[in-house]
Amino acid sequence: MLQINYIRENIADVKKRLVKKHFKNADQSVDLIIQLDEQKRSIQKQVENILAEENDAAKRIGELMRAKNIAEAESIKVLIPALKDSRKKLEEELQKLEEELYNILITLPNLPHESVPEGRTPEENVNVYHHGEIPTLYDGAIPHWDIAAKYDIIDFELGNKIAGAGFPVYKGKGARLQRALINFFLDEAIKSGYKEIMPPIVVNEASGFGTGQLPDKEGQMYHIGIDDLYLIPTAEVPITNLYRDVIVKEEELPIKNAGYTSCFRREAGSYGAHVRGLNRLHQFEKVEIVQIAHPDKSYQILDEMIAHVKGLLEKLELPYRVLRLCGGDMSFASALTYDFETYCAAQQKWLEVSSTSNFESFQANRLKCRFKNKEGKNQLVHTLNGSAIALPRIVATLLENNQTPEGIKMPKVLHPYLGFEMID
RNA sequence: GGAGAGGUGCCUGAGUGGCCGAAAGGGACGGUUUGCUAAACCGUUGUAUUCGAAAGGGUACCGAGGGUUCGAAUCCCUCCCUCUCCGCCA
Repeated sequence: MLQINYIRENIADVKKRLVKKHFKNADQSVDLIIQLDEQKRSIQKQVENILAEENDAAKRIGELMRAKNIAEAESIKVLIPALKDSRKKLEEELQKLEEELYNILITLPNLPHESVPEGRTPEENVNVYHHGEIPTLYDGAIPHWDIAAKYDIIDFELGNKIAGAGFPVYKGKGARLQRALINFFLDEAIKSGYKEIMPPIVVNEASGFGTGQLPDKEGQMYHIGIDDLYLIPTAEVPITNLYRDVIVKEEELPIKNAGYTSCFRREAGSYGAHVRGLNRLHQFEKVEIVQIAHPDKSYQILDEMIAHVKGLLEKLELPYRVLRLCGGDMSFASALTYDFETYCAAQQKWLEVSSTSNFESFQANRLKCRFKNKEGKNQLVHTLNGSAIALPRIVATLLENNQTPEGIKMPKVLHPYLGFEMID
């Protein structure tokens, strides 16, 4: 959520940046916010003045009662109903204004960083880095869903039977590969200074709100109605919410946490070839890195997180590229996002395996996560997170790119984790 | 699932109608003392919002929301949450 103070003082800038993010009606929304905010503050002032009078009267009555001066106390008492009456009316109006203001305010997305490219669609994302060669496969190379069946390592049919589409069953070396990747990613995160967190994989509504999934993406999360809990779509939600309503010490920043969790996404509206095999699932495994940062340092930290993810992909020997997302393709809460895509050689497609973002103070404002700055004032922190990394598309790429007539070769770095070198 | 207890500031914990934004202790921070450490002593120590150049002032907040009252942390109602015991279970 954007801070009203910032909007008030930077009207033109806010409008311009909302337009860059392709937010509809940026002009009207901001104008309305400013107008509602002015009305609200004016009425609030009136209400508070009346309250001050009432408080003062009550105090005097108390003093008079103690002095047994009943008559004078009573004479003040009769003045109060009129004050109360006019206050009640103003308060109703105030409440309406506050609600209206809030309802518009939470629909505003975060403002894009100045380095965010103009653009509306994924095609307009800017390729900022690439690494590795696109492999040439032998004749008879097949997509990963066929490989999965051939070696009996991932069973989509069985998943259908016991849960539904998008919930695959990993078997044998397929399951061991999952475990190996999780451990590898966690160990690498720890080496980079992250503290490992194992959070709950369900969260309450307040947490969903804190990181921006609610109310915006209500339909994208699985909801457990009987207990009113949500299955997490990413570990970002519980791990960032650890700091909800917390005032951290400035010298503790940056706070670096990482965690592995299963992630659950309803993916309502997805269908067709995009969802074939591991390309898009309802449940998948992911290691997430999360940082709580000083506002002055957050972009430097974003770069550090980018470097961490690059390192992972390079150790896995995967060809990848890094995209800076354009204004129209960024998520609601993000100020700057880099997507990582690996090249999946049999499908001949780039697949997103990580998304790493700086949310600046957008989430922090919802979370009320602050630190006491040098002037002794509480100031919102910046929050950042990145996938490091989500497993399914990494597995898809490994299977497709490393296939040989003899079997699937595993990258060296995973050998100690796997206990084998080849899926055959 | 059954029964009970409770939600107060960074923590413990007092507070049953006005003098309570809130005792006391602890912690933290600053100072005095000290060769250093410790101890002792003194002081400071909530958030939000608004007015103000500042000093300072107003308003709200004792789980949430309503109500009674001139006045509510305190009384009443509703909801939420936590804890303990019993049962069941990993």
